[in-house]
Amino acid sequence: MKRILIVEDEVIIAIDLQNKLEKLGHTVVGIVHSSDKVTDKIVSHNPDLILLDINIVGSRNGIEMAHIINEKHQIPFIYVTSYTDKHTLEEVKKTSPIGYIVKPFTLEDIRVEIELSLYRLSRNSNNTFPSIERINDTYKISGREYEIICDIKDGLKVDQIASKRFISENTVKSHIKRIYTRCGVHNKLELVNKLLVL
Amino acid sequence: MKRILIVEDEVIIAIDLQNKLEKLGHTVVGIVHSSDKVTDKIVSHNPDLILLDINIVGSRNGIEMAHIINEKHQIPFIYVTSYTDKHTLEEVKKTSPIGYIVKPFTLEDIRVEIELSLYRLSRNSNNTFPSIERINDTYKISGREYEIICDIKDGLKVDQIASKRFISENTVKSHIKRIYTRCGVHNKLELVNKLLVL
DNA sequence: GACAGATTCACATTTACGGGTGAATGCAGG
DNA sequence: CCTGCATTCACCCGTAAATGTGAATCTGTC
Repeated sequence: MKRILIVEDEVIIAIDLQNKLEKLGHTVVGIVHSSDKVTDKIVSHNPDLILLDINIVGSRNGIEMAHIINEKHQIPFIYVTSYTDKHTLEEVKKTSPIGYIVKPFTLEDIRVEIELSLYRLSRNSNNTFPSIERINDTYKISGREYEIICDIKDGLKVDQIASKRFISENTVKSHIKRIYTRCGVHNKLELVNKLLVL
Repeated sequence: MKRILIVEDEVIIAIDLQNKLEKLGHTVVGIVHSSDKVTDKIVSHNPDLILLDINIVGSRNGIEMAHIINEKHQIPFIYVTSYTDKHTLEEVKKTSPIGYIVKPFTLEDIRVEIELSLYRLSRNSNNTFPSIERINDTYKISGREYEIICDIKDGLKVDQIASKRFISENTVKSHIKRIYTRCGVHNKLELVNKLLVL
């Protein structure tokens, strides 16, 4: 599960959050009550995720903290906050939070928002070519075929794949043919394109 | 604002949703009570967004409907549903919803989830391949050349690009050769790979 | 042990691509 | 007006890729 830092100045809510997170199997690595101590805690405890209230005491509000987190630490965060006016919501968008939980929240709210937000993050982080499992949700691909697919994605030519994998060029061609048939494509680029959006 | 289709079989919740959505300035283009009528409504009313309950009556549940929406219509959807067990949540992930609202929900829950989800969508969908401006930070690329690059990225072959752009295949080849020289690559896959990380 | 699927390899044909060379047109800016 | 650049087109060549057909191992499962 995840190591989570809570940034929340209302003690009751912070404790409630902590209880719920621990019930879900996460570890709360710290609770910060003021924006001034967020950076220290991030550096010393290196959390995987930050739950961030917008209206916190200290020299900066949550949105300003969010900008700092993005610039200096690149740790994903989810806002946990109450009513947000139109203007604030626009500011919120600019900070690219991975999620947003509206107070009051239930255990279920927390659970779903954290799971889905982190999942979205893992999918959207660029350059991630789908795993063999994800490809297998759509197409039936064997382990060896997946290796060949990765080589193709990396721009290797047939002869290069053959010598890298210590097999004949003809074998590589056979694999590629089967892969094309299964995925319904006719060349390398089509293949990579089709798999990239999985 | 948005044209929204509600897929929900509990009438009270559907009406409540409709009220809240309209209060937020959206248009509810239809309420569907059974999964069997979803496709029809999508085709006839062409919504911008679908709010989808997982436990709907009809021959398919919400998750199966989600897969169909992804395959046939590509309309973004947000689940609006109650407690979800671990297994269902995994299935939910595979359908790539843009958002998820846990019942019971408030006006604020709806407002924030719709706004942020649609914002995330607009961020993540378009910005995968670099713009011409971005490429020009590194390589010198003309407008026509960028068009060709996009066609190549989409997996089009030389003859397909030629007929799409109403120019000779030889001309396309000329463009491609110049592009390769400028970007220092030797085939389409290398090109796309090199530009993708810009 | 039969069977399905994965992996391996060969050979042949056709198509597409990458690279080289050359050239005409048209447009904008000094 | 001249120059640079973008855009257009042609032809040729060699290689790589895509497609077709066929087949031999080796695995794990029923």
